[in-house]
Amino acid sequence: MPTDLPKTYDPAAVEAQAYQTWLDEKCFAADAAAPGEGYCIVIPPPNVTGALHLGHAINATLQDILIRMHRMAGYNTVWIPGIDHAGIATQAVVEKQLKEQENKTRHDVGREGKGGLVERIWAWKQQYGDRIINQLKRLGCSCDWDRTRFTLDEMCARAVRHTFFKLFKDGFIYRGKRLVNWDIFLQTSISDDEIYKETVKTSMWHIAYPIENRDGDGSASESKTGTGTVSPRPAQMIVATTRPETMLGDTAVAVHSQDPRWNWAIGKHVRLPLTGRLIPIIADDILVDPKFGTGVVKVTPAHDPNDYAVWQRRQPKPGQPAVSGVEPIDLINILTPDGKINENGGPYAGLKRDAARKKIVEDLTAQGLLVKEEPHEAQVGHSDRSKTPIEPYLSDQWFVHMAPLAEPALEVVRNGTIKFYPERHAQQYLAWLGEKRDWPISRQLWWGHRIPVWMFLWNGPHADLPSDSQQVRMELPYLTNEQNQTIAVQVMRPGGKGDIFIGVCVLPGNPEIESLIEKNGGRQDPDVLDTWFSSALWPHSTLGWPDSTPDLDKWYPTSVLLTGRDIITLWVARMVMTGMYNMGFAPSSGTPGEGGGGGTTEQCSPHPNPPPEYQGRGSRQEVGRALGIPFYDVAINPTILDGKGERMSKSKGNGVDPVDVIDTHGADALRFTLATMATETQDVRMPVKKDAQGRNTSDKFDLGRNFCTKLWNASKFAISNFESQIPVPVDESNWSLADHWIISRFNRAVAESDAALKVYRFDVYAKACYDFFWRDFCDWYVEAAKPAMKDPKRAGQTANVLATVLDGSLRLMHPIIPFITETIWWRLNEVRPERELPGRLEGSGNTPRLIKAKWPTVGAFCEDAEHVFPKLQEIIVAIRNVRNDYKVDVKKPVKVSINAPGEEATQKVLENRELIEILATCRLIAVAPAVAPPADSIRVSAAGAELFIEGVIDPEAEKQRGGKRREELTKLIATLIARLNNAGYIAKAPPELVQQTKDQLAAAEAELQKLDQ
RNA sequence: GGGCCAUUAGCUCAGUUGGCUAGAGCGCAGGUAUCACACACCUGAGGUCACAGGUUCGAGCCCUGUAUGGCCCACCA
Repeated sequence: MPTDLPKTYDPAAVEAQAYQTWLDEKCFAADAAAPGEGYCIVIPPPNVTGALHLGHAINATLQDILIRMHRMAGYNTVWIPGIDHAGIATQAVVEKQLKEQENKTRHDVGREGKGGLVERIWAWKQQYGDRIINQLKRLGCSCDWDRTRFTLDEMCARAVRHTFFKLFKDGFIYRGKRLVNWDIFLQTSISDDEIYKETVKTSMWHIAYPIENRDGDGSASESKTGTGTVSPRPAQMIVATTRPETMLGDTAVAVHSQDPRWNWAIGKHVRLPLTGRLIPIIADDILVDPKFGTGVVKVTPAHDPNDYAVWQRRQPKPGQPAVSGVEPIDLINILTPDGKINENGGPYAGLKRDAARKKIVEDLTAQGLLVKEEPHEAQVGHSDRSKTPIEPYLSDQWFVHMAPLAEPALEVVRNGTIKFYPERHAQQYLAWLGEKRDWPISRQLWWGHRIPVWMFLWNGPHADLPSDSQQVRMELPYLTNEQNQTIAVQVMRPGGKGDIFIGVCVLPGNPEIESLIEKNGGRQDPDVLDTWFSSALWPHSTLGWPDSTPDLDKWYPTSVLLTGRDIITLWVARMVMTGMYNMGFAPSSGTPGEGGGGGTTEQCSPHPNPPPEYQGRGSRQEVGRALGIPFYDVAINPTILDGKGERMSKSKGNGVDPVDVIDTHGADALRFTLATMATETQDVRMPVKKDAQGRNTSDKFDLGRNFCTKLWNASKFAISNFESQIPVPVDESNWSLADHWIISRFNRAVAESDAALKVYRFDVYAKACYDFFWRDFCDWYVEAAKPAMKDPKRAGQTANVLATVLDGSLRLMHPIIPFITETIWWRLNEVRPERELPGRLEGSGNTPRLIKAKWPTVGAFCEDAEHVFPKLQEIIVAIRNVRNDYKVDVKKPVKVSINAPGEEATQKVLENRELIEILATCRLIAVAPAVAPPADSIRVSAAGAELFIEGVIDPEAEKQRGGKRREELTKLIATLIARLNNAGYIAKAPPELVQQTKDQLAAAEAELQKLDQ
């Protein structure tokens, strides 16, 4: 393999070669048995819906930085990649494609089998899954690809079924009728998080509901106001609605109990127009705001979340008689799953909801019951998947009971066992989880983990209903005792009324039991699980759970989770819950579900006996391990927005494919730039432009590209110096000031990077690399080294320092720009294998691959060099400054005399005379503690010294220059005097600060005085 | 309505427990084909730190309020 560096940096060539080498040599492969403390990250699995964009790229880049850094630092490191099957999202795109390309629905092609929808989605998965993996590879991700998981693969499926079984057996899963968000296009329920609001122009219809028996035997005979005047009782109640068709499902009208206009009517009835049903007038002080509108609200429990809550409030508590005044109300579903009015809608049955609305408004108008219609803008929830309006819909769904699972997950964040970076994001986690709302986990989809429960309709009399699981088992006499150990059973009464089912959950790996059950009339639930159910298990399922594997033992809990803030609740919180549930925490007092218990005693968890209290003694690691948390740290990466501040998305067309950026700028440039943007501020603005080839990219990445080019050129230069050079033993006593300085600066950069990475400040790390390498190393050290390398007496030591600092820089920067550093490393190894400065810059050496080299340690600082060198920089800049101001020809040296403050300073200047002369293009004529100003010279101050520069006379420029400086000094002196005149400052500020101010004042006054001479 | 965040140079952003004349990149102005690099080098201009109060010897930073923008949650029938 040729290692010499071509003149121009070509990212594409460099990247392809380096990545192939890492793959060929299995540099990413991890082994749990290898030595070193475990360090593990599981990737947030991208949705297989489509291709990755820059949001994924920043997330992956930051993970790779951590992975590579820890791998170099000697940890036994693994990064587990994978992809999410993304249930509803993926099914939706494939169904859409099916519709567009073949004009078919999923019902036309069927679920399973050849040409079925599931097969088609797998084909999609193959295509996009591969594309995603390739994108990650182009980014340079050092994932252990042999461990790539898919949330729907066998390994994940097994974990899903075990978890479901465990939850089912523990009574944490139940089936119930719930009002869900129904997507009538996809015919599935979707979660709240998959809904977006859209403003829709519609109307507010005011409808009259005639009151029955208005003056009849109600409890209140008259409606009285505070003044005792009698209001006439109206004959009808006016309700306002944006959805008149739902009145077909009204089962009450509600008023406020303290509303004098209406409280007399409580207990009476209204005659529902069109259908003629009699429905009660009820009091509900939660639903009704008496100050709003007419004070009357129609109640449609089956089609409105608030109304459903009313229905729930009026349900009798089990075992308790109904309370007077809060009698239960009816629940009438008026919709079919595809959004048409059902048989409960009488004459409107069969109409689509919009048609029904139109017809109902017409009929109401005809009957004179439509009081008014006014324009209205409503926020209507739409399905993020099908982009159609969602319908609140009553259906049978599976739920996870959250309270017992959420509590421990809250506690580990409260007590700091799990830490968020930045910390404030923990609040969102705590707030959401604190609500402990039950988690609806069933989806009426075909793409996903099928719910592993087989259902039997209970045909016997209710009185004979088995009261415990033992008796339920009697209903399955065909199962042996042994087989009985692999099932769990529940009696289910969804909605409290109607049919009763017996549900049997079977542990995975028992197909013979499944078929036995099916032969005996059991039917597997057709629904699949919410996609987050499988992602929730990601950290332990990918490591082999439910088996007790070496991987789990080595790498669980994982070290850190890096993700975007939008899924803190959906994903992070659920991983913590299921992780603790499966890996450590045993809920002691969960609320058992109906018919819970029984089943198997199989132990899923390799940590069977966690301490009962979370505030365990011991290290965070010990506690975390015992509790089974999935990770210790959660680092939130910023969201990437486009130039207008809008979120990137495919549908908006403002998304950027990282591969496009890699093609225009290079992967290292992309990574470096993204890292600099990973600040603690929430969002990153990324102006997007389209280049000539139609690629979406951004000038922002010039930053990273320029840096890489700089690194390439500087390395090429340094290495070219070693090609014909014979190394000499390191001899620190012959180092120059610049040598000491650059090594010390390097060590500072390492220390800064370590500290930054520990708290996930990738921007600080990137900046430390940038400032050190470009500003210190290239701008100053390399320039200082040039003359030294030409001097045979000094070349040897200079080469030692130059080579070793380059070596250290490559190691320091490898995690952020891996391709280019690796490539340069190979050449450096070849040309200059010996690189080590004992005590100053260690751990160097010619490890064949940089990816496996040692992460730099912080060597000794040189305070003296770090103090003196900047003063020389100041002097050089001051001279350059004058040269520029006076427009001196760039090649023409100027004569400079330096009046240095004291013998030591004089000495330092003389020692570094060459540095000053070359970098400032000048000749030092005289350097002493009291140099007389040469005639016709310009006087400037720098680093406490006075410089006299000859041969640049330009009276006009000089006048301007002096005037400007005088102004600055006068202003500064005024500030300093004011500060020193402040008695409080003298009394209370630290003495060294006061002294500093005095020194500063003296210096400024002295300079001003000389300027005036 | 509740909560979180932001507001610093023309633009995009840093600024750590309050303490030197508030920084970077891009852009801008002037200069430079110098043998690593014009994707570069040298120099410079540019800021009332959103606004109003307060605490303090001292505030970009802490407190209170206001304005503007963004996000999350709950949402009026």
